[in-house]
Amino acid sequence: MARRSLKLAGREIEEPEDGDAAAVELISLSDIVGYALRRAQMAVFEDFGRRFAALNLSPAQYSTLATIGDNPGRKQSEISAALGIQRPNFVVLMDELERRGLAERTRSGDDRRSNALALTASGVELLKRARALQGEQEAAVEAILGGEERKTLVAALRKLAREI
Amino acid sequence: MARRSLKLAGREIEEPEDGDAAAVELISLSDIVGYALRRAQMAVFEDFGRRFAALNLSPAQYSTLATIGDNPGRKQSEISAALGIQRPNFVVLMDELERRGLAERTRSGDDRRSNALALTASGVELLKRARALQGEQEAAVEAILGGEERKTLVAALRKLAREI
DNA sequence: GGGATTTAGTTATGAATAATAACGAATACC
DNA sequence: GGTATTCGTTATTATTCATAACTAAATCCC
Repeated sequence: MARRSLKLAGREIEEPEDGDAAAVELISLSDIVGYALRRAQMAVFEDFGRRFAALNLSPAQYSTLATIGDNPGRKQSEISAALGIQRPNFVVLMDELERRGLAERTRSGDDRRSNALALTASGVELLKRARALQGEQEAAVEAILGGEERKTLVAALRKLAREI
Repeated sequence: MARRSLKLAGREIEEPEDGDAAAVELISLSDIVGYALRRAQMAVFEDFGRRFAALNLSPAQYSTLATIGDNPGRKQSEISAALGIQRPNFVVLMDELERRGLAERTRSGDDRRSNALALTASGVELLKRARALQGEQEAAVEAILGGEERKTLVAALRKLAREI
């Protein structure tokens, strides 16, 4: 049977048949780095959400705990800047970590404007468990891409973030 | 001079010296795909924002115009599903594109619940200019990574988004 | 044929994330 | 010593994303 034609926006176009129904094509987007980045990030963060549901940690909270763990005693503004989080938003993030007893702010001795950040004992312990979960996600990625290409991917992403 | 020690969260740690000030280390995050993805996506979207400022198009608006252009006459829900955008959110996105005269909804003949989407003439024209800008961003990425690795990156991202 | 179910688009609303302005306290500058 | 700057904070707004519920139309199915 003939395709039905449809007048849209002043132009005649072919109306898609039923057989096409499942196949909306993203041809213009399929080769675009920005779009592929967004879809991949959404998928990986959803996976993160499932894995970390038991620990009740968001990606931002995990990255904060890990960075404080790597750099104990650093100023709040140094940690937030390293993570690319705006200072006002980092305040509420720290409020929550402190409320949960995972991290602490201490008024710094040599500059009493600033807070030195550190993990509490239970923060250290939670971070350990979180690192294990994170390792599982990394292993899952490696199972999909292979170890070599996973490394290549991370390197490319870092270069892109740095240089664009 | 000796390092000053600082008592934080019940443990003695070395207080970072001034020389360390610029060097908060993200060692725990530096090899994590999810974190690298996020930073790269932020950077690429910021670059997108600068390039598309004159056209006043967000990434979501651009991807919508491009997908309607590739699939004229398709149902609103088909386009939104293909883009991974929730239906309620897609409604306001389309409201704005329609308000600006770039796209149109037409009540479909064979199913009068659904909207068939199409670009207007000025939508087609704007999309053409947008594609040119997008091409420039892609060229910028290629200048950083090289053509081969850009292709590899997109392929890895798509695979990851699909399989994780 | 007609009532129950499902689907498409919409509205309203809420949660989460991110960006900006402005303030007090402490420090640095000169 | 007075001005300017920095750190953390509050308040506020914008943006993005997710959920529930409604209407109109189509489908199911007996």
